[in-house]
Amino acid sequence: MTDTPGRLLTLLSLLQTPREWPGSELAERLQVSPRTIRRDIDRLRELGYPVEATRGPEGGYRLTAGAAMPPLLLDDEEAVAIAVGLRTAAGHAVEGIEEASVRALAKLIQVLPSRLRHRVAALNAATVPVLPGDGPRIDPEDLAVIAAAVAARERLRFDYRAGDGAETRRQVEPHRLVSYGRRWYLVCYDPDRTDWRIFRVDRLSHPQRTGLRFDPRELPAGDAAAYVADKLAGRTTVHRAVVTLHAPYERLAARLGTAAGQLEEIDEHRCRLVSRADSVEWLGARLAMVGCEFEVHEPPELVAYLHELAGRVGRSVEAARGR
Amino acid sequence: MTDTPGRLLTLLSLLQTPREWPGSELAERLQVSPRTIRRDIDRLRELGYPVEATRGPEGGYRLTAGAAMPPLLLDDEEAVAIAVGLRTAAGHAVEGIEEASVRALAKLIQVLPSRLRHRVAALNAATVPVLPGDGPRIDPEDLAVIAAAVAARERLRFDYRAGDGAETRRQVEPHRLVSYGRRWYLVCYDPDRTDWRIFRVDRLSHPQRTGLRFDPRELPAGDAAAYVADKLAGRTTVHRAVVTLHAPYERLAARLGTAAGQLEEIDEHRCRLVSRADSVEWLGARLAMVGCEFEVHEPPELVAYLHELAGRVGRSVEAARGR
DNA sequence: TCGATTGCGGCCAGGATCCGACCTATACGG
DNA sequence: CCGTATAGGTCGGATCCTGGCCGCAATCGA
Repeated sequence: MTDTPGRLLTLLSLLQTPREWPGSELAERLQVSPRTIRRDIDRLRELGYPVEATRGPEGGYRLTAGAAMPPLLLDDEEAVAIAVGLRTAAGHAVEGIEEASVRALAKLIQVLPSRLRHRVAALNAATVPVLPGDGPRIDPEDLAVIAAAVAARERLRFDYRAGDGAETRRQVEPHRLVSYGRRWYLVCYDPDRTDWRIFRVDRLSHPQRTGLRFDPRELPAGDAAAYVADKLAGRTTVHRAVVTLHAPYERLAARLGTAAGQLEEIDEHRCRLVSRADSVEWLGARLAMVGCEFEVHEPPELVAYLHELAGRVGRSVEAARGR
Repeated sequence: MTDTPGRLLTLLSLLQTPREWPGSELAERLQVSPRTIRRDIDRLRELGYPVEATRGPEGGYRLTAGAAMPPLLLDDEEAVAIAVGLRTAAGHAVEGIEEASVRALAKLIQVLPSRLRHRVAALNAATVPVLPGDGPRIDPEDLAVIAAAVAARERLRFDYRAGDGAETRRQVEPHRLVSYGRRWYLVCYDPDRTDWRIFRVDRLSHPQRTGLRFDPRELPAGDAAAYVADKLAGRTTVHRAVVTLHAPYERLAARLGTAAGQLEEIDEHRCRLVSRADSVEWLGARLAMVGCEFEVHEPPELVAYLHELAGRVGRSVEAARGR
């Protein structure tokens, strides 16, 4: 069996392990002569993979960071870990990379062996929703299907539940998937209505690729993200919370991160936080988690929610405290 | 330039795109004849990558799910998304895959171009801690460094802050990284003390690979995870919460997931939940998030914490409610 | 300072392999 | 029914790959 390309792939995967491989060990492992290993290393370098070598005893080869990403060779467990990690990130765990997460997830799912797919699904079922009151959940798997259809330029079929509750079945030309204000939107051209439409992904179910290719038309507005922002301006309710937190600035900055909102120092014991989100539950949970005394100034909905939360939590311990 | 193995790698990356590639297009792109493309596809199939083909017009090749993971070819943004996703997962977002996440992260970081590394760091700084009171945070990057040292069989140097506050500088032979009870532990042999030691990763700072290789010795206890569990038995305080939740079983099951603990139905309006965690803050936050009325029976620490929480949240809205 | 170990690259010869060209079969859509 | 796509066979010639040999350079430890 003299399978050169296969050997190169194996070599690449071995070198990806964070350790050094002496040429002799690689030769034995791949059942070829050390000379061939040297030649293979040369080949990899010519292909642009930065293989570094240290000479002398205890020396060896390893793959280092270069200009471009080498192909990642993963074992089963690592692939599952990445899939699960992406599924959480594709929600709104980290702002700014939602779209890339979904693309990567689509790529991964396409080639993920089915036995691993089951493990991913099982692990995901066991995952705790991080925040309450987050509105209808979307399945990251659905997002991946949509992203794949966008990339493949295939028509997409799905059921849509409009704002007034009417259910319709649609078949559209998906153009782009946009994450905006903690929600996902699909920008697409609807051939039945002969016009561009924006669908909320959380109101869409059973997306299916049809296999029907289409020639992508040009979006009138140029950029899809701007298009969504423009169309939705004023239609989404955003809650703006203004809070005084009784804790030093450094502690809060470390605690909240930069995504929480604008944090300003009032004096050495207090800070003012302005935070925006689309649900008061989310705002409330964040505040309750900070762990210091605080005062809420706005909005009234948040005050009402926190009042209710305090009552609920207070009642939960009354019996145990013997009152 | 007739570089067969390189062409195969390129082909693999092209086929990973979620779209179909007609043989003629591939031939033109790779500067070979269509016949060679067919042969290459054959080769890939022999290597175990399931290339599927649809015949007829609009047909083409694409890579589907098979028995093994093919090498993943990622663009910059996708690589960053995966790194960020893994960093969160390597915390304790999902139980059961922490170790695999760290391994995958170590592998990724090793080959991640430096310009992307900066983006990952920047995004991570903006990440919001998901849960409060989680004790000292661990930098997933540190975990990756440790995992790399374990895989490379290199000695590891770090500063350690013992339970009594004493700071020491250590150099050890890292053996394995174990995740146990929502904490990370490093099992290693300490040559200075000539004995096996377990270090808590959250108390360890500035881990550095030394480049000094060592021959791994055999752990007396066989399995590292069992060793940690054995040594730590009784030393970690585990809080066991018993709670009655006033909501139907189905709603709670969907809300809590399976990892929350044992959930039993009392009647159609109430359930009993037994949940374990190492911090009452964590338990308390989870309960407050459920969004229904509940009663806490045990433990007293949790009752005290929730009482404090209710007071804090209640006080935060007093001014706003004009009382 | 010296020796051992490891990577680096050139050379050569034999043999396996790859490529392109040509052909036919088959499946799918219009 | 035709055009286009994949699928696969065969063949000859060019190419490339492998393994063995060599001397050289770098590095580490004794």
